[in-house]
Amino acid sequence: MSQISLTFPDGRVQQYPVGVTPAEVALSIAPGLAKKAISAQVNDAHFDLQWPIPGDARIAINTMADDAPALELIRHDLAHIMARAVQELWPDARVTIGPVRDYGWFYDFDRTEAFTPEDLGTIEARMKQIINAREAVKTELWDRARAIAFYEAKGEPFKVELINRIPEGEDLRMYWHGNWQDFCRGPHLASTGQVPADAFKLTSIAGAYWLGDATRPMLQRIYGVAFRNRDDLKAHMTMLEEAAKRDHRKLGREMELFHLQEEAPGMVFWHPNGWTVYRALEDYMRGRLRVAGYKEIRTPQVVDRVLWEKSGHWEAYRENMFLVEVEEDGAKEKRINALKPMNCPCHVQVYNQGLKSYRDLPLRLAEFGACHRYESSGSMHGLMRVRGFTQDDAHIFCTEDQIEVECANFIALLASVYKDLGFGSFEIKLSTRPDVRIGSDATWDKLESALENAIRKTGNAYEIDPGEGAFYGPKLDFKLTDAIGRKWQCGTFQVDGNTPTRLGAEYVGIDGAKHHPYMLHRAILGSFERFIGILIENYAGKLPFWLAPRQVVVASIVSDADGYVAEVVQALQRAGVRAEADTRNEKINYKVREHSVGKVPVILAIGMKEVEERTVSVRRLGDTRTDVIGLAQAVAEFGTAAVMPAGA
RNA sequence: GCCCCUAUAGCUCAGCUGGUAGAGCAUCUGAUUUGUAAUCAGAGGGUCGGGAGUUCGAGUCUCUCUGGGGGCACCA
Repeated sequence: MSQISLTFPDGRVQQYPVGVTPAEVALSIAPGLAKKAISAQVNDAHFDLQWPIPGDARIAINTMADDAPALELIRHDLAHIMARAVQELWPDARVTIGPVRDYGWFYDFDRTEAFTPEDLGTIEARMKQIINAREAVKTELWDRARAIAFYEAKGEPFKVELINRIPEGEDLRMYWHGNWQDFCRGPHLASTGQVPADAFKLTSIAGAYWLGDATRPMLQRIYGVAFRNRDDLKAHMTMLEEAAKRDHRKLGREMELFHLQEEAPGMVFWHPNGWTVYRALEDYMRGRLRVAGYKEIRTPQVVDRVLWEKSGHWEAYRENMFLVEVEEDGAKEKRINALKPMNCPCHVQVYNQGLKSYRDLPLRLAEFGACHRYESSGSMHGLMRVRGFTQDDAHIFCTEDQIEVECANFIALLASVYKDLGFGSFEIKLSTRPDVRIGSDATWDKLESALENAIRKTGNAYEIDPGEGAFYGPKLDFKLTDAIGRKWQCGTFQVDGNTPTRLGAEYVGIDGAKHHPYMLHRAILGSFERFIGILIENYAGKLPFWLAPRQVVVASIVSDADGYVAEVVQALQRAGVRAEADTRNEKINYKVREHSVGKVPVILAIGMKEVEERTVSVRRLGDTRTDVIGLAQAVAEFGTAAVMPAGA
C-alpha cells in the first residue's frame, strides 16, 4: 500500500496514507509545528502543504505508524480512554482535564460519589476493552460557539469554563476515542489500538482542587502510569516497591533513629542513634561554616509579639506561629510571645548591637536555629515537613555590590557540602519578581542578574521560576529528590532589602552617611530534619561511615572472647570510632543479621581464633565476604574512616 | 485546611455476612557457647486510637474528634 512520507521541521518523519489532507496532517502533530510550513515527500515528488487548513474539515486518520508511538502520546491517549471508561461506567461523572505527568497521567473528575480502590480495577478492565476495540482516533476543528453549545447541552460546566478561557477566534480541537469526544490540545495517536493494553495501571485516587485553586471545588483525581510494554511497567512497580523500603519513616523506626507521636504532631523525638547522626551533621556543618567565614550565634526561641509586629510577621505570618501567653504580675492583659518561626529578626537584633561600618561587611551570622511553624495538618510528612525544626540558617549583611560574590561563594559551598553528603546533582530554581512587590524595576534587574551571574560563575544548570520570588527580592531554591522522586527544597538563598530597613539595620558607609545593608537569608541543608530524611532515603539507610550512628559492632562468637572484644571496642573508641560490643549469648548468624538490618557499616566477629592471633574478622554492610586483619590495622582504618570530610 | 483511605499487642499483620481477640517477630525465663542474615522450649503482653450512637450484644455498623497515609492547597 502506498504511503506518503512527511518530514517535519524537527526532522521527524511520519507515514500517512495517500490522500491524506493537510488538515489531517496538521491535526496529527504537535500544535507548535502546525504553525510552520510542512513539506511533504510523496514517493519522489515533493510538495508544500497548504496553510491555513480549512476549519470545517472532518477527517479520520487511520494511519498505523510502524515505529512505536511516543510514550507521551500513549499516556495522553490513556487519559482520554480512562475518562471515556469512567463516563461509560458512571455517566454522572463530569470531565475536566487530564494531562500527562511523570510516568503516566491523571484525570480529574467531578462526581458526588467517591471512587473506591475497587473502582480502579473496574475502570482498568473497561479501558482494556476500549483499547482492544482498536478504534480510530478522529479529530475535528470546532469553533468556540459550537464547542460551548455542545458541552452546555451535555452538562459539562468545567469544559465550558475551560473553553471560555481560550482566546476568542481560536479553533478548538475535538478528539474522538470511539464515540466519546473530548476537547483537547492534542496531539493524539491515530488509533486506540496503538496503546499497549497490558502496560498501564491505575495507581491512586486523590483529591485535587479545580484549577489548583483552593476556593474552587475539590475534584477526584485518578492517577495512572503507562509504559511501552509489560516489562517496563513491571520494572516501574518493582522500583516503587524498592523505594518504599527506603522510606525514611520506615528506616527511622528500624534503625531506631527517631519517632513522632500524637501529643506533638510534627515535632521529632530524636533517639540516641538519630541524634548521633544529627550531631555528626551539625558538627560537620559547623566546621564548614567556620572556614567559610561565618560567625555562629544563638538567639531566643520565645520573642515578644512587638518584634514580630515590627518585622511584619505578625501581620503576614501569624496563622503559622505558635503563640505563648504569659500572665505577668499586675498586668491587665496577658503578654503574648511567639515561638520564632524564623531567625531573621533575631539576627538583625544581633547586627544592631553596636554601630556597624562598611568595613564590617559582609557580616555572616550563622545559627543552627530552632524554629516552630504551625504547618497545616495535611502538609506534614515524616521528617520532611515538620512543625518544629532546626535550620542551618545564616544571614549575610552586605552591600548591593557584594551580593553576587556572596551568592557565588554560597553556591560553591553548598555544592561542596552536598557532594560530601552524597548528592552529586541538585536542582537550582531562580525565582524572579512577583506581581506584588516592593522596590524599583531597576533594583530588581540588578538583583536578579546578580543571582543569575553567580549561578553561571559556578557553572551549574538552573531554571527560572518567573514571578515566584518573595515580595522583597529574588531567591534561589536548591532541591533534592527523595526515594520516590518527590522533590524537596533544601538549600535557599534569598535577597532581602526590606527586613533590614523595617528593623533599622544600618551601617556607616564610605561616604560617612548611614545606609541600610542588604540581608541575604541562606541555608544549605534547609533543616536538619528534612535533610536527614533525604539522607536516609538517598543512602537507603546505609549512611557513610562518618555519619553512621553505630559505626562498628564488635560481636563475640564465644563468651571466652568477651575480654578481647572489650579491648577491641576500647581501642576503636579511643581512635574516635563509635564502636560497641555485642557479647550476648547468641549465634554469630543472629548477630550479623540483626546488625545488618540495623545498617551498621562494619561488624567485627571475634572468635577464639581472633583472640589468639589478635586479629578481627571484618564484615562490611552489603558485602557477604569477610576478611581478617590485625587489630592495629583495624583501629587505623576505622579511625580514619570516622573522620568527617572537610570539603574539597 | 480540603478530598479519599486508614488506626487491632513494642513491630508487621490476621480477625467472613456484628456474639466480648489471634499469628510471627520483639520482650521475659530456661536450655544452648554457637564461625558470618533469625537455636530450641516455655511465659507474660492488647478490650481493639479517644468519645458518642444503633443493637439483647460492636474490634466488626453510624457519627464525631485525634493521629497516620496518598494527593491537592499552603510552604512570607
